[in-house]
Amino acid sequence: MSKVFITTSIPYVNAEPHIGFAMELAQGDALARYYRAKLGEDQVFFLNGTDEHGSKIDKKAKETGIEPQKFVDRITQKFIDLGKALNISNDDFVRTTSDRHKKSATDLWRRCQKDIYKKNYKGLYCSGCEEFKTEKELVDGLCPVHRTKPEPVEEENYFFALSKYAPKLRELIESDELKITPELRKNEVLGWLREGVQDISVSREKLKLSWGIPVPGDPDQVMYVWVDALSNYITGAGFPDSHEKWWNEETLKIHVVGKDILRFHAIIWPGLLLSAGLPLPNIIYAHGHITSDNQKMSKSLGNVIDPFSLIQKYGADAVRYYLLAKIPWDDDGDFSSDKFQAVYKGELSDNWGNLLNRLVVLGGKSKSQISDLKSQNIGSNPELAGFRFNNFIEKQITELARINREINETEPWKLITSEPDKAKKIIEKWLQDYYQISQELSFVAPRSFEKVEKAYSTGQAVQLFPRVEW
RNA sequence: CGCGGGAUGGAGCAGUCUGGUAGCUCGGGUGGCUCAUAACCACCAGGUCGCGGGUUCAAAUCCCGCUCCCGCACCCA
Repeated sequence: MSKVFITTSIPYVNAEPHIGFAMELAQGDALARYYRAKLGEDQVFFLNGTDEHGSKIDKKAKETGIEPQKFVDRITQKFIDLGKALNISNDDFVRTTSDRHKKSATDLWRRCQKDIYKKNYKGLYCSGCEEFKTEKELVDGLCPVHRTKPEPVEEENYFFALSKYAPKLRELIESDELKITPELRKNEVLGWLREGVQDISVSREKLKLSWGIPVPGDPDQVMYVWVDALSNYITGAGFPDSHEKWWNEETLKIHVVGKDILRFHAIIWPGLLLSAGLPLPNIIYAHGHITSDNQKMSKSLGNVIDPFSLIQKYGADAVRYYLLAKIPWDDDGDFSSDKFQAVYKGELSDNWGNLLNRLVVLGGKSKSQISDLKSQNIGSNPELAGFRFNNFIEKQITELARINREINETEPWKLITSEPDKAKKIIEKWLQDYYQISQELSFVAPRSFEKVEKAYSTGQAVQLFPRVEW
């Protein structure tokens, strides 16, 4: 494997960032940091971005009386801020309203032209919302907002011949050439493919969707979300002028997405790429969702978790750690204040943090050269490479517990006076092991690892995870 | 309807493929240690493994039936 290209999905900026997207960022970032450590800094590219077009945003902006661009600028800034607050090491950030992206999406459209045709689109249109509604959105056949019956409206749109690629996609996914993980999701996608794939509408009349990228050669039509948003991944790679460096057959290309948007990433996106004659991603990893106190997060329930306040109180590392360690990698997981605090105290403060001080002090007393005990070997890591973040962290925690147990059994504080040479040797081994473990955990909690490094350099104890009052 | 996933001590999970005295983390209790962020270590309590049948010397694990929960196309990480 030569290079690795990792993306998170691009969140729609009609609402502020929440904890679920923070998890996706943390996952992508842990992968990026791991592969950088293993393959070298310049061998890895980690991409983030935002999805900024669409009638929903246009409408919301109008309601608040500001220009759509100003509106998306404001929310996008919050996503950028979240990345910074979480200490995310992304190499680039693609906004779908940027010029380079418009160019990229337009070019992708052109490359897919042979599979794009005009057809009547029938949909249920609510004139109050000024947008098409899906059957699912309706409540008793009425628009939930306006309590009116949406009109069946027909308009001419462009369609993409997705159905044509269904057999090929099935083949690629079955063989793992396009790997969908976890297995459960792969089966789900294969199930969808078996049920049959329809051609998809990829444009809207400009009158109904003005906030978007114009269809090349047809000023009356605007691209619908598929081509517009999904193409951000190749925009980030440099499409259409210089993407070959990253978007090629040799690079391991990984999309980290939520299970809710797996369908688009596993079927529509590869379909577009096949049509355009571009390489396909290698792996699509779909994570689950986070519930808050075992309930779906919703504004009306008031149980939405704000990542910013959490980070402010406990630090980015603790939040990243919880999201990667305690939300199952392949399923939904729960967040609650109690659980978070238990993990913060039990695993971070009492184990990883406290053990550092135990060892640094013992190292000092045994006259060990602590700064020389930094082991440096990042090997292959099947857990991380396989997105099993929980297992990966659990392994490290088990190792920390092992050292704690050995310390109790060995009683080095007695050995230091009775058998100083033996004590020094044992303590140095622990210090080496501890450094190794911390280095592995640095992918999850980079700032804490920096503190460990500092403690080793100076020989001074440091509070990795200070007690927090709650 | 159908398809897929799940149901294991108070909580969260592993074990099910390849049957053989039910395991881990947290929480609770008792004791130990004193190097450390009142941290660490040991031990103990606690489970009819969703329900009912069947196969077997032996079933959480295999087979049949049932109950309940969750997800399934353009809203959502």
